[in-house]
Amino acid sequence: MLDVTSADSIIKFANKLKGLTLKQACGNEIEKHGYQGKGNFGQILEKFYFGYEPNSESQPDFKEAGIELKSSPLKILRNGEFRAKERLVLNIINYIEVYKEEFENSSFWKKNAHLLLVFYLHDNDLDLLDYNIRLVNDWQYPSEDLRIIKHDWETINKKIKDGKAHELSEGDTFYLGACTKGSTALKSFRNQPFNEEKAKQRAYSLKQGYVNHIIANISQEETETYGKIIERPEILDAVQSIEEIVISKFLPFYGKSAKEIEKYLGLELNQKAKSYFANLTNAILGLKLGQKIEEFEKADIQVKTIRLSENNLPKEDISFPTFEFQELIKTDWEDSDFKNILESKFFFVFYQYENDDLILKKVRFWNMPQSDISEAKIVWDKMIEAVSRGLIVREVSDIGIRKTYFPKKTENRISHVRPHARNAADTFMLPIPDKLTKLTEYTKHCFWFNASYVRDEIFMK
DNA sequence: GCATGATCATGC
DNA sequence: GCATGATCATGC
Repeated sequence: MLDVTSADSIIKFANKLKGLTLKQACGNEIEKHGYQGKGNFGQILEKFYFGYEPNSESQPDFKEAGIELKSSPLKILRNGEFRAKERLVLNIINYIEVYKEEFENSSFWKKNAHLLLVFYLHDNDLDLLDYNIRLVNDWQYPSEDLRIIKHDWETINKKIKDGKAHELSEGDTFYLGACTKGSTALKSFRNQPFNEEKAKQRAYSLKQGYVNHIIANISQEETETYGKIIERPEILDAVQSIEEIVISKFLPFYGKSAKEIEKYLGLELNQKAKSYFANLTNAILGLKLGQKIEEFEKADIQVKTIRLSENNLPKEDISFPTFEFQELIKTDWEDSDFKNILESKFFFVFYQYENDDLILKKVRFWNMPQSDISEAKIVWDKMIEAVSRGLIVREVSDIGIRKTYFPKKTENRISHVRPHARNAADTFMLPIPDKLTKLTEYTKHCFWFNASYVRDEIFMK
């Protein structure tokens, strides 16, 4: 039987969920309690399987055992591996109170030090009562992760103390993020202690990449494909943050050409490979060829290698993954892929042409200021507007090249929309046909960062 | 020389 | 076969 005061008992009881759906695990219970199709997966699990009322207390769900129950959706890759469908959202950040806390006695740590995780396979076509529960495990943070999480928590707290709660962004931190919670509506704005300006409600969350790491750990997948930057986590305690450690590894190579760096590191990389610069970056960080950077993967960091012309302008604009027109217009800004990208942490590696050599100029961790995110949202808004009105093609030239209504580079300081496809025939369906051409599908496009924005706001600053 | 449309190359 | 990161080509 379930003993709610014992961690072992709770975990054992939870483990029986594996392979079942909510309906199978507690079908009669759900009917008995008059389930109305309301509530989310987690609430139903708490109420009908574990038999307690969901609360929003500062205590963990099972307070005697110190365990916080969390459920979260999985997606499945083509190769059958599981990945997190989204970040794991934890408790709401109470701006008015947290600035008084120390990490060790914080509301975050009191509630989330020991998690019990229930991962279910999400499926758009199914009712949530029919989602299959695939992974169940408890989770406590390894000490090297905890050092980074504590540092993240302090980064968030510092921003609140500085009266900048309204400028918080997920990209500020590595594993523990401050993600928006609730709608953008006025009611989800909160007071902050050191500034009159209201701030969006946010919650602590574990980044999607970090949740992937938990999943890989639970399902005991091999970790050889990952290499750590930080071999001795205890140095994080002292003076250096992970950012400082990473940058210190690059500093000796500033002003050196890619070829010189390669030589110094005793490497013979294939210079024609598209992954040449990515390989060089990883080698500078001390990784073996083909390894992924564990800390960067956990932190969802987007690594971008930029080649600058001699006038400091990147040779190319920066592309992002293509979007599907149909998905684009049915996704809210808050849940959109583009907002997710804009709130990420980036790691830029700048090389610059000097004659025919590419010289390492500098590296930079960066994330977009909130004011710029608002400015880039205008591009997203215009795109939604165009696609949902069927305003795609503006003009077709004699030789068949089309001009579109999509947001151009000249219209916005930060971002624009351009094709990103195999060729013009590589398309996605349109939600409604194009007014001019009657086309029902159109060349794949994506959002791009303007090269001039990268120069002015990321390289030069 | 830049803006915009179009496409390539690699790896999974 | 396709996503992703990167690059090419044309016209103004």
